[in-house]
Amino acid sequence: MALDLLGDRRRTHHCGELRKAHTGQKVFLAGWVARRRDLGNLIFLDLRDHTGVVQVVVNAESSPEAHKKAELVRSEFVVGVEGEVVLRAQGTLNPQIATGEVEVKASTLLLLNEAKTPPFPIEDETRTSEDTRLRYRYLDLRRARMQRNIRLRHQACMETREHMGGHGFIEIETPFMTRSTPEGARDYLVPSRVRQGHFYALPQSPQLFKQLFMIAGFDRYFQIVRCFRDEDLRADRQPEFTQIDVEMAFPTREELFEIIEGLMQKLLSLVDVKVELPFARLSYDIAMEKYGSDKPDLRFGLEWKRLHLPGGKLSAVKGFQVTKALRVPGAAAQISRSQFDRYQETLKQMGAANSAYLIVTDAGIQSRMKNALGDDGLQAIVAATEAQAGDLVVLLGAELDSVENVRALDQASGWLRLELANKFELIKPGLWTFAWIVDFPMFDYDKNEKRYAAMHHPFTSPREEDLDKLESDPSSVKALAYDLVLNGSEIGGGSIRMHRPDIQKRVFRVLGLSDEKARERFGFFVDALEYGAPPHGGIALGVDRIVALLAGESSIREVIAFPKTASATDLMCEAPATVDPEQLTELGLKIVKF
RNA sequence: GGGGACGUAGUUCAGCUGGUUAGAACGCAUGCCUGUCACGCAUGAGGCCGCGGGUUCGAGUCCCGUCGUCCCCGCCA
Repeated sequence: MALDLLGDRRRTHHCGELRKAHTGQKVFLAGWVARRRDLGNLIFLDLRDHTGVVQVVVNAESSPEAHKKAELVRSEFVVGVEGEVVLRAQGTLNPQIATGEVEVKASTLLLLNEAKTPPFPIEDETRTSEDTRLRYRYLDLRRARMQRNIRLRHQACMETREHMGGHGFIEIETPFMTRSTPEGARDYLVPSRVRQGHFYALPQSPQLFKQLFMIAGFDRYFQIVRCFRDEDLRADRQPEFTQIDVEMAFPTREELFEIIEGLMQKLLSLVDVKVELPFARLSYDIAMEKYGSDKPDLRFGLEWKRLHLPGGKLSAVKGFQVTKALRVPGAAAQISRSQFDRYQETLKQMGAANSAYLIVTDAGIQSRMKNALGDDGLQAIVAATEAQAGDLVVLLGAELDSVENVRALDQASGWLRLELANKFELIKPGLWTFAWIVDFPMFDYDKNEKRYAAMHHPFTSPREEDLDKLESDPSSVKALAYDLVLNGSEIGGGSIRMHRPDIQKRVFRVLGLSDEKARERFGFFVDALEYGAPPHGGIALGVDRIVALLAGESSIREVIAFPKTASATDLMCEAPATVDPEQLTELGLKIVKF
């Protein structure tokens, strides 16, 4: 097929911007053919670019050459159109598209490129499976919805740079080729050619570098930066993801919160949402108890309550030594035995020792617990949860009042809370509910490795008042760490750091990092702390998650141009892939097959 | 690492209790058509039923394995 050259023609307009006011203007448009409607001597082309679609008319009588070419055109051909914007005749308007009052009467048609039939239609509403979309991501990205998502992401980044810059933060790049650190996620490794047997690691976050900026006197730093973690994926987790990384010297937690709240307010305004400041604050302990989650969705009620029945009545029942109760208003008629049995299965897997429910009716209380607890026992539960007729009350229990059991119980309760909220459609659209979760525990006991691990990361400062319990009772030490939660999604987390080397060393010791090991891994950093580290702290915000929420997408893959699948592969370029043996030899590597 | 769902035409799907030539819609190709906009009408092409093995006279359908996609748990400081 003979193709035309663009030459020195410039686009005068974008397709989606033409309106009645442009009538009579000579224009030159270029884009992709979304559709061709061939009526014989009259051919309509829907011409599309990222701004939208406009109808082009090609008439065999008035422009025979253009018409000849239009007969050859197919979907997704790239064409240029020279013509005049004309008002559509009465009765031929198309109110469904923004440009529907006008059309472009083509005088010249340029065939700039042909295109194979795409594997799926380039339409906003796609029913195409995700793997097909990912294999042809460049076509998927041509769809209006993906254009909108990726452009929204760009706006969010622009807004962030403006906001942070306005508060005196400067963007500084940090290395991608760095060293592996103990603790935390599995590292992606990069073998060194010039030092065989040695490896770089891709950063899980620029944590240490940003702290070094504070020591270096760069007061306020931020960076929109890629991070890498070699862990299993989820709808909201990719092996490489983007953070707004922030650190400031001489911080108060409140000052940092204000800066970030202001940023979130601006980001939400990109989708015309107004948010009220300041955000709610909630301690970790209360979040776990009431919502069973450290990222509670506060768009709806449903709060769990610890339940103690007089006389230890409940704790006499197997699996209810510790009990939480949840009242679901008006749900009595909507729960079924079989439905609850299904919940029970998962709850058991998550570590809840027992679960039950009761429904309150005008005629009385119904529950399989009636025999075990008696009427007065059930009454006591109803009284404690303030349940009314028509309400459902769910009970969840653990066997022993141990930290581990209660945590499993909390986790199960959090899962069930979300299940019930979904089932009873308690989450009203249009709500944007933020919360800061504060006072996280400093350490988490890892029962497999029989040691404490940093819950946030090993550079987080303990609360000053807990310092003397660091060695004697690590579990009770709270950290100056915080998470930012939006609609049940963790969208950020950070902490005030340790700036004193003596405390940092003590924390390393609690984590089971010997002085030698700590020196080996973090020597440069511990050294740096000794040269006048200012008090400092910061936060990292998840760009992918935030933009996904703004875009109303349930997977972050929808806001990442080239995401990976759940097994961390790229279906388009087929990474990861094998490499030439010579490449391995250069690196001093040998593949051991299992 | 564990659990669940799915895999049939280019795409989205149907295909019953195993039984003759595997269907539909959209898309695609060819022809006709001057006011369509999901154009219409006519004709037509298009299938390794993910892959491998097994059971059976016979497998898209049953069994085992494997690969891939998605979701959840573990994991993700």
